[in-house]
Amino acid sequence: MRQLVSHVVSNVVNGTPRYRFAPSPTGFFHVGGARTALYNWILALQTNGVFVLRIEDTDESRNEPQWTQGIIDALAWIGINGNDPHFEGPYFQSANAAAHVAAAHRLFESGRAYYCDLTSEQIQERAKASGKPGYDGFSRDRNLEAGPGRVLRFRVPEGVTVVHDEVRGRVEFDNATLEDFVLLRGNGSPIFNLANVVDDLTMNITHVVRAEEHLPNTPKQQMLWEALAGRVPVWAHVPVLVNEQRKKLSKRRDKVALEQYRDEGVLPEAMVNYLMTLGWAPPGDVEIVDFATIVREFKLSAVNHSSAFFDIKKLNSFNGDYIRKLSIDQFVAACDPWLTGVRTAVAAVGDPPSAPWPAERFDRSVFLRIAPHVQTRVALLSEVPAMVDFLFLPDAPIDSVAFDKAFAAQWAVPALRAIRDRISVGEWGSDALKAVVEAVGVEHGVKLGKLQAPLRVATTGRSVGPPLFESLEVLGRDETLRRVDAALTRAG
RNA sequence: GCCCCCAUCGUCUAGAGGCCUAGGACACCACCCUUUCAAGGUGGCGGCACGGGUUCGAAUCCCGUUGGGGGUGCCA
Repeated sequence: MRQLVSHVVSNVVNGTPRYRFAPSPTGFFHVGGARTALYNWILALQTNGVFVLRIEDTDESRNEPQWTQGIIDALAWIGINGNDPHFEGPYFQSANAAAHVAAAHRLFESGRAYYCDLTSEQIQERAKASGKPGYDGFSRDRNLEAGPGRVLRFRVPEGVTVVHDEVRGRVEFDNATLEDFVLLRGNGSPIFNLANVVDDLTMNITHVVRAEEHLPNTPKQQMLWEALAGRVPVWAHVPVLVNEQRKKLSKRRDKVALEQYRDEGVLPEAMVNYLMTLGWAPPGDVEIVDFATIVREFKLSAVNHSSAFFDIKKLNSFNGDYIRKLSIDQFVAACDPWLTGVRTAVAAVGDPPSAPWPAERFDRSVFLRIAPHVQTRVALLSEVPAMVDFLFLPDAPIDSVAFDKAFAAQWAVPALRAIRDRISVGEWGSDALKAVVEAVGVEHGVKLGKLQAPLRVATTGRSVGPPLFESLEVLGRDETLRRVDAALTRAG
């Protein structure tokens, strides 16, 4: 269901739309935050506007400075680069504290706000006694001056506050349901709603595009905009991302860290593309589209109204598609951190991925030969090492279950022995190897598909992997024979 | 409790009153291809939450119900 927004009040100052992304540095960078950032970034690119990054670091109890760098790195990873001319910031909310307080004082001077000396406990008691929840405006007309322990509250006027939202249309709030909210704490420090609005004003923000969870804050903020600046921004509240229980994605409960997906080998292009299909779809029957197409086609008014499940399976599928679209050189380069244990991408927060083999045994030219066969077999770059480890480990770790199964048949040992004898001489190459195994198969009455199993487990340790003969060609004759002999011994 | 938002296959979505016998993608199943596993190809399964209106005609507009979610802090 889509409601068309009847009209959009132009709020653009000096012709340049200014968007903003305002995360708080309280943990790893959230995929939901990434999507919100992307929306703002794309809109800024579309309109030749500005994307302002503001770190909302005023909750001292939860902030950790290291998360700020994490945010910047994560944004860079998804293509929101601090060096881009459309990017502005980062600004720190804490640096603007004086302005927040000054604005609050102006509100007090003009009579739009008043002080109150009630404690939280007293407010609760009054609410309980009256049967109405929340603050009842007890100090509205008591004309209290500022003082220790006294909070400054906004005097919410009578009437209704109408929010015009770019994705939702018109949303109406009865001011009677909005209590006189706090602007300044008892210790004089500003509260989020105030700081947020003052910062947006200071930074000349024209468009506030953020997650839906902020919609209930919006009437309060809009009143503040009106009281402080006489204008309101263009609002847009995009649906939240949820888990399979349909609950808002949470850092505690769900796998939401962008860094984690990056470390598993999700390509940033795939992540960006996938994130953008949550709540929106490119025109036509395709969803794998390049960023230029997204920038060209994205429209806030086309964003869905309902929350979207962040489906890792589909993300992986997108990633597989993106991996397969890479040229072989790009693929090899992308694999590098997982192969060498050396991080080459944007600064890491966690440990770099480590390869399962000793660094000195890794040979990029060997990997390059097998790479085309692994490229179609992985959805995540982190799956690559396990697929080629037999080439770089001194001995392939044998999967016993697979081994026993492969050698269970009567023909297994004699057939493998026959193969061993014939491949110890002659041409060494995948075609020749295949011809030998096929010939042995005919002699033993075993199809190639079955016959390759003992050979595969003997040489790679597993029953599945890249095409066998190509793998052996890369492994080399000496090593192949050595492993086959070891397996023959083991099989008794 | 109160306020707000939302409702198309299991999931993400297309859908702006007739193009809808509801389209695509992921997942799942089958088949084809095939040296395992993938990839690729073909096909299949599967949905307009419910009830009332409005209309010649409703997935689409209105109302209600139900269900989900978010918010309700001297957190952001």
